[in-house]
Amino acid sequence: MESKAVVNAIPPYGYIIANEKWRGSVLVQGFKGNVKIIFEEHLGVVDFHLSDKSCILYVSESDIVAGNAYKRKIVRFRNANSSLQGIIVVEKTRLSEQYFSPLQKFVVLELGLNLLPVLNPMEASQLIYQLVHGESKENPFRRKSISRLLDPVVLALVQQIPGVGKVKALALLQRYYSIHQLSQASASDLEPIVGQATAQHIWGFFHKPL
DNA sequence: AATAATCATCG
DNA sequence: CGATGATTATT
Repeated sequence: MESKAVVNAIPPYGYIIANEKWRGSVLVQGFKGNVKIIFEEHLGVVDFHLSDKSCILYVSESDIVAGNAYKRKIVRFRNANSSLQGIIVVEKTRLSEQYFSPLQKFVVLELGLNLLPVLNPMEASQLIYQLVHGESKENPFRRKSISRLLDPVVLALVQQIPGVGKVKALALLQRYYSIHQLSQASASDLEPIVGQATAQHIWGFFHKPL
């Protein structure tokens, strides 16, 4: 909100509005190249705003390992930015690996946000930089660059559903561009794509209690 | 309903 | 990758 005036003053190429708390961090130092970085105090729970109208929440290794506090943060992040493309960047390391699946289910399935795993802040830096920089050059690439990065993750998750392997996962993603959309589909919607039995399995996966 | 083709899953 | 059991399509 307070950053609107700042945003409008920015040239038309890619920019990143970073939460003040990241100033001087390894992650921000990695934004080398043709990207404008602005530091903003009042970003709330958001860590980065990107010029393609997406915003990022960064979940570090220690955030995850510490416990479930990050869930509240993610929910606030989601509610505060429903009009923007919400992306959670999470450190998936040797230490945090075991917590990744629950987080993935929570973020992607329950909240409908995008999840990008990275190994460390440096990798996150490159990733975010590419999201912004790729978008600034030519618009048609923007969706692609995002979905290219997302596809492997989404695909892997869809294949966790019983009865869904490589072929059916791909077939599903032709019609449903995100897990969130897929989760909204009814069994009868799914049936022409994967058949009756698997359609039931998929619906059950999303709607049946744990 | 029976068979053939396709797919998921597991070692 | 190949075998096997399950699901889907074809007739």
